[in-house]
Amino acid sequence: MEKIHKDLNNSEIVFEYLKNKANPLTAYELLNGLRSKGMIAPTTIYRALDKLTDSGRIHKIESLNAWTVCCENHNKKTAIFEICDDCGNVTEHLDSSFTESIKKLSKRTGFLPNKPIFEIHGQCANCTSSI
Amino acid sequence: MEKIHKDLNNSEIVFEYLKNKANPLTAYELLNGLRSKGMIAPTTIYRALDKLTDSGRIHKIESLNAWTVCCENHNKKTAIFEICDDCGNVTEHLDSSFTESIKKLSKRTGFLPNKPIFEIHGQCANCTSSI
DNA sequence: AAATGCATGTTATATTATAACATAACTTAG
DNA sequence: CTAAGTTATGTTATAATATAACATGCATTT
Repeated sequence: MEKIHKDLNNSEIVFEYLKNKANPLTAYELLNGLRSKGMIAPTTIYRALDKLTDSGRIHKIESLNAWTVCCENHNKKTAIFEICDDCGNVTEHLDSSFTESIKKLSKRTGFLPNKPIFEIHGQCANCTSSI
Repeated sequence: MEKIHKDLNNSEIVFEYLKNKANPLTAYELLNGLRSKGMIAPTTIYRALDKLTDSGRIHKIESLNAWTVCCENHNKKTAIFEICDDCGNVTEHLDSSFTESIKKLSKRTGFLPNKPIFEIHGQCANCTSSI
């Protein structure tokens, strides 16, 4: 097996690549972008994505099947994503009022929340103003 | 082409099938369950799902790639799904406090919300009590 | 050096979803 | 009624997303 010299492990390679992109990327977009770094199989990408997700450094946007770097200041707040269906822009927001809403619902239903997925599709300020 | 007699169109067939299931089903689970009704291609299922989604009669649970019937009393409230990762149970809730949170965030960011996707993974009351 | 654990490589395949084009059925204007 | 337009359906193929299964490499520790 050929050993390819790497300064970074696969997770860091994926993270760095993702960090420099404005918008979330799919696993296969990452794969295409990272072939030159020796990443040639989906498995490699998905393993890196799993680790980064587990360590809270990236998020998967479920409704896009795409990944994006986390703003990394969560401090127990819930992450909400605003996804512009016109330009593709995705922004992460931390807002404790959602956290409160989850708590209230949880109290009412007896459900123990673990991982909220909050993704709002619509139009960003840029795209609404340019109508 | 063989004409199979149907009392219902494809959308209604899918809707009825889904309605009688406790939990969301994937498109291919629907396909397997509905072969006897003459639905033999993914396309058929996906077209029915699209129509039902468009008319607001079902929801897609993005984080499960599965579909479920809508409780149908939205009245401008946001639908939130609580998804038990232990038993697979999924419940829909309408809660205006989430709607308010969306409005507040929207005012702050200038984003025009259209379709919120709120899915909370965790443990249902049944599963937490049986630890 | 053997044993362990974890990261990576490799090949294959499973799962989810759509494209593209053909035919059928329904609707309605003339 | 019937032709034209529209919507629904059928059919085949393929694209896009994700995982399984097993082999190898490499660092750590004993």
